[in-house]
Amino acid sequence: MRRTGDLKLIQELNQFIVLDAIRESGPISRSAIAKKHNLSLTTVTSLVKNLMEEGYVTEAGIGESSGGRKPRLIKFCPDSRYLIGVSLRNSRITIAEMNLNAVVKQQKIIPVIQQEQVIATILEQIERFLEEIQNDKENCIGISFITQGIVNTAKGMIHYNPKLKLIDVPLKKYLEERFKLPVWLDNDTNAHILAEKHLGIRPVHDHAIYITIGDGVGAGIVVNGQMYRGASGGAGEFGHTTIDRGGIPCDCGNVGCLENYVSWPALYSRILTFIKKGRQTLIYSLANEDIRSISPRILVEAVNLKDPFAVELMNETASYLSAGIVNLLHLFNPNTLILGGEVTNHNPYLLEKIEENVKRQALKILVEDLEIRQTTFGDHLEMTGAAAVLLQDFFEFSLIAK
Amino acid sequence: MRRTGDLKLIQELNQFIVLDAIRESGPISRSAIAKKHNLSLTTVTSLVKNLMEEGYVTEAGIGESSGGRKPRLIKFCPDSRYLIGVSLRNSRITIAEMNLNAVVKQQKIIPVIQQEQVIATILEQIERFLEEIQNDKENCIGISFITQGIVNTAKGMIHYNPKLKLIDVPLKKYLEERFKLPVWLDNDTNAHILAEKHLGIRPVHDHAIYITIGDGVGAGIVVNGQMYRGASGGAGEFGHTTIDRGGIPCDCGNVGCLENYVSWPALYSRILTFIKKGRQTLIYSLANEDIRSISPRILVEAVNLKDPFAVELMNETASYLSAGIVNLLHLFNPNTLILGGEVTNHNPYLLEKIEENVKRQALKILVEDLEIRQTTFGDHLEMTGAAAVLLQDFFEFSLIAK
DNA sequence: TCAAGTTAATACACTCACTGGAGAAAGTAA
DNA sequence: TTACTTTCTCCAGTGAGTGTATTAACTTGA
Repeated sequence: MRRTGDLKLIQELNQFIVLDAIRESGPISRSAIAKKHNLSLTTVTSLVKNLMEEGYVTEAGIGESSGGRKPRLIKFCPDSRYLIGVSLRNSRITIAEMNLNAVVKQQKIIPVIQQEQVIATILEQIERFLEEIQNDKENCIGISFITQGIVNTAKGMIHYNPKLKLIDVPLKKYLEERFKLPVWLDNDTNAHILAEKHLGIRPVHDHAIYITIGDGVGAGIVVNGQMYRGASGGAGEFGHTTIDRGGIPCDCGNVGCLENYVSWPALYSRILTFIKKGRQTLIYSLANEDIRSISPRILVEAVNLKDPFAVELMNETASYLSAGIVNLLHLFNPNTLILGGEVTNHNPYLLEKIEENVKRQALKILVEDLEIRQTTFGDHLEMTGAAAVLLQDFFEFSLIAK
Repeated sequence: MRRTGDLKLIQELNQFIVLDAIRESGPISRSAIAKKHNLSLTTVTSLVKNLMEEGYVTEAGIGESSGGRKPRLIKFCPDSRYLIGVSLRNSRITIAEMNLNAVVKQQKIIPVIQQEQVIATILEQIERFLEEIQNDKENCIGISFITQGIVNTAKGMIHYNPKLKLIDVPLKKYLEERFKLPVWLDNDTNAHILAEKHLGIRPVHDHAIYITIGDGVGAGIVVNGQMYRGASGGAGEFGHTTIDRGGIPCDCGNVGCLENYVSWPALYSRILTFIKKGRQTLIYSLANEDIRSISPRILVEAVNLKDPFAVELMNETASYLSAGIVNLLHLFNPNTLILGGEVTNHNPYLLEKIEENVKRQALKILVEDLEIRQTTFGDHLEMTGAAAVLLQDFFEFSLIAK
């Protein structure tokens, strides 16, 4: 349902604009905000007063004079509230307390032992975590839950998660009822691109695609500046796009799916075949001749050491992946393409090859202004993603009534 | 630049809501609008008065009583203003005067003879058309221009049109300067999906894709309820997505592009090869044994008459096209897929085959609620599209300052 | 050193769009 | 005919933003 216009709406809209200005450009003076956004100084003063009373912003000393009275600067207070991020990935639950800048304050990682009771375990662990952090629940703006698989954000349901055998679980409802807090629920790839967009070091444009290559292959999509999830939360199933009509049949029912060529399990199986033939590769020695120890990290290390087999594997991977990426570009015409996941991290050779292929194969106008790069996040990627999902919604004005 | 909140903004927003209610649900009473949208009756009365003064709505008699005073109904006046639609397609310019419901009042089709002077011809022909229709320019809300190729809507430029050799033409500027009217510029496929969304007989959901198969293969995309054009207007280049890594090289630099398998030129060339081998097909006889007369319409006719070769050709086309469509579904997860263009029109067999293939190959959750259908528009599709581009923007409230 | 000019922030009267209540107008139902 | 509904308008009241006057604080240059 759409909101109608009234005085509350004006104030709310302007308050969002002022808070945004302080978050993005703070410390900043009242008069600078007024000039930048065409608001009267009076209005800005009054809104800043409100924001101060709620604790979101505070005075931050005196600025430099530009020929008159020195400005009193206002800054954002990221620690005035906190939020809880939860990530469910494979068989591991991560719970963290973060501030309004997505900085992790406390974190806890719990392995899931009994798969049948995942949901019960999650609820119990969050409960315990909330008790442990001993922070006033009044100051908690909500819980953000991210997980693999297909998630229906609108309905607040985990639609389909094959690994944990979750089908149509109304998790948002469960969490809201138990903890009496607002809850956000989203897919992890989506969360990652939101993190890049809102919290990344380098700015992300209005049309960005984030590709992860790990156990599976997925894509997070930002279009028109918004997250795009599709009709039932299944958008970005990049791993199941066909690049070869005559290719390998896939479990999903389709043929020649990208995932069967470039995901880690696919690469691993090819490495094994090679080793079993008795042929030489650094990958084997880096893993101490134990095939179970071969990991994406070792593969990447071998590539960086220019092991011929590893390099050849990357060439092929780049070739397959580029075909998929070119399709993406032709359909979405993004201006930023971000590569993440274990296979691509710290792997400049792969990135370079992909860029080379893509720029040759795609329509020129679509790659002219395209930037291809790796993710800027390190360790806390998961939690940063969870925070981004919540924060981008929390700090954005919307005409849709909630 | 984002708009700030003030009293004008509330009124404008509410006025849009009221006008929308009258357009969508009219004739309707003031009190029904108030109840439906949670506005006070006083506000509705006042806004309706404004709208009446501007001529957009008018009283439309007395409605049925529901136990009290009979309501005075308000209806939308589509003829209170007019707009000019222009379509540039292959070597033909179509210009039309339409009302606010996209009903064509007057139309003119002009062949373009000298390709070098396309732009000059367009400007001249619009000038002449405006004189001929003898309608007060005051009542013209703008000109909507649609064309093939890649169009940058934000910059108002035809970015790339290979057939007419247009590169980076600032057409919007040209038109605005010459006619002193607001101008909209968009790609024709985009226009078609907007027509389906806003003016179609059956409703289109918030995530829809429109595929046209004709001389080329293109896709118009609506996501989150908005038109999606991409970073530089090149989104939806569906024809240049790879479905076969080992396939036919394409002019675009890529390999195995869909367009080389299912576009009309591709089909035509296969029909010619077949006929030249001296083999029998209804297509040849329906074209009076003149290969130059073979058209998409004749092919479709042969399919409907169950000509074995034509049917086999459709089976193959469906197979290629389905692979491309499955990719689209996996990336966009739409809830409506609309097929248009000369090859698919009046061709239920092709539609059925595609639906069959797609439902088998795509992830189940992505096709569960998917509706695949043909376009609902007939003759005036081009002009309706042009009108849709303008009208959807004209009647939509936006927080972005213009 | 001090007056003139600038910039920053606040105080207050004013404007304007929405709201709610009073009341008129025009029906229905018993 | 009376009681009750529903539709619509009029009018005073509310509140958020605006412009102007005012105060505060600083820079510049004579």
